Order: sequence, then C-alpha cells, then structure tokens
Amino acid sequence: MPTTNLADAAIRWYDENARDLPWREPGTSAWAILVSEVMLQQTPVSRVLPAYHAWLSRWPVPAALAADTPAEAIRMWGRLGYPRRALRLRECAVAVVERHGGQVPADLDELLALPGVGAYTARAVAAFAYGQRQPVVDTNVRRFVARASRGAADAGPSTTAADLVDTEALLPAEPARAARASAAFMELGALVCTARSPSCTQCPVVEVCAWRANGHPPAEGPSRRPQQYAGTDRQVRGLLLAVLREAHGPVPAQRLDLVWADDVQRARALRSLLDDGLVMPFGERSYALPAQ
DNA sequence: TAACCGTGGAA
DNA sequence: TTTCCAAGGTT
Repeated sequence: MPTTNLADAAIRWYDENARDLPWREPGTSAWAILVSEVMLQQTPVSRVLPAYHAWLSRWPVPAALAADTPAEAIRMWGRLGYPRRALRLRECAVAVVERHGGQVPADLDELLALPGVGAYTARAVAAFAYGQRQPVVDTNVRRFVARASRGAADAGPSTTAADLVDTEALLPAEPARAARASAAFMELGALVCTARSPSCTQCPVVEVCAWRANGHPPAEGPSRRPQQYAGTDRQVRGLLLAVLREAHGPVPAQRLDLVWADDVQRARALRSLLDDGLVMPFGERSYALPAQ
C-alpha cells in the first residue's frame, strides 16, 4: 500500500536525518513545545533558537509568564516579527493558568480555544507534546503532500479541511508513530522537498512520489503575489514598536515622530498598535509598552 | 475569503 | 538589487 510506504520511508529518513532541535529533545515540556510552535509561526528556525532559550529560561512554566507584564513579553520577543504573537502567547499563558490549572491542555478543542493557537499549532502540541494521532499540517506538510500524494507542484491556496483529510490519510495507525510521521513530513518539506529547489535525488519517497510520476509538472494557476513590505503600515508599525521596545520607559510622541515622515501614515500605524494592545498611551503625549 | 500582521537571510 | 519565503492566526 503506497501510503504506508510513504510514512514508513519518511520515518526511516527522519531517524537518520532529523535536525537536532532543542524542542525535540525527550522530556521537553508541553509548554516549551507550545512556545516553540508559536515562535516558529512564519519565523525561521535559526532566528527562533536564541529566543526560545531566553524565553524558557525566564518563563519556564505558563504561570511565570502569566505573572509578568505584556511589556516584558514584547521586549523578550525582540525582532522575531509579528509581535502580536508575544501578546497572544502571554494571554495564552494566562488562559492556561485560569482554565487548566497551569498545565497546557492535551485536548484538541481546549488547545484550539487558546489565544494565538490555530489549527496547526493545536495539532502540533497534541502530537509532539502528547503523542496523539493528529494531522499536523503546516506549509511544509502541505507542499509535501501536494507533491508526493497529489502530484501537484505546490499546494495552492489553503483548504484546511481537505488538507487535514489528505494528511490524516497518510498517518500510521499507532499514535506515537503517527506523530513521528508528522515530524518526518515537516522535516522533509523543510530540508528536501523545499519550495524553490527540491532535492529529489535525496528524497526517501521519490519512488512513490506522484509529482515525480507525473514528470514534475509545473505549478498551475496564478501564483500568489508576494506580500509587500517597504512603505506599508507594517513597516511603520515595526519602526514604532522598535523604539518603544528598546526604550526603558515611556517615549514622548516627538521621538516617535522621527521614525516616519508621513504624518498620516505614522498616525494610522500608531493607532493600529494601540488597537492591538501592543502600545498604551502614557500621560499627555507619550506612549509605552503595556504594563498590564 | 482575502487581507493584514514583521523581520531577515538566501538566491 | 529585487524577489521570495520562513513550523500561521485572526478578522
């Protein structure tokens, strides 16, 4: 049966080739795995590594983070990007303390109900921290499944329900082995079945790969256009927050005015940071990271 | 559903 | 230099 071969081959490859990442060490807590998963949302492993160690050194359990301020979470987040994740991760810690006695829940629906935890992260924690049989579908797995199983060049627009069904069909029956298969699919997507130049000659499933069987057809349809950054509100938000992150206390509005010349856009960006709860007004004309 | 939300490194 | 993209989530 091809699907069984695919998972088995992936696991055998993973046993020999998996990167030695700290959140994969035996005995890693569910909290540490959750922290790693949130940090890894759209941020490369190499940049997550130091932040992961610093974060868990300071907040080794959810209750520790829940007791600290949002400002400190934002500061510790540093330049990982998408700083709303820092805010949500702290809110998540608060929820874990309030709803689950300080223990990261193992139940999928309880995980999904946590702030900043979506379809991918919830199943990643269920599988990697608790050994459950869950389809863990990230961008690597979507690409790997699209190629190896469906024979397409890429995964196309996200279709969460179908992605879950397609991936689940590839998982071995035994839960712990299914979790290992999920890790193997992710690692294959990250190291071998890459977006730009897949290394098919090094791929352990090349003989059962539908994309290869089809003769490596190119991607169909319009490629999603890359996200803009330069000149967008996101860039201005980043500049504003960087000033506040590096400041020790409240920052006068005059200092924020220096980061971007366009008054309208700068005001709009600041407004959105305030709306997000990443920044708070302080006094008459100053701003600070949220103290609570 | 599609747009929005940071940042940095590699090709 | 520009472009692409990296373990997504939320609205």
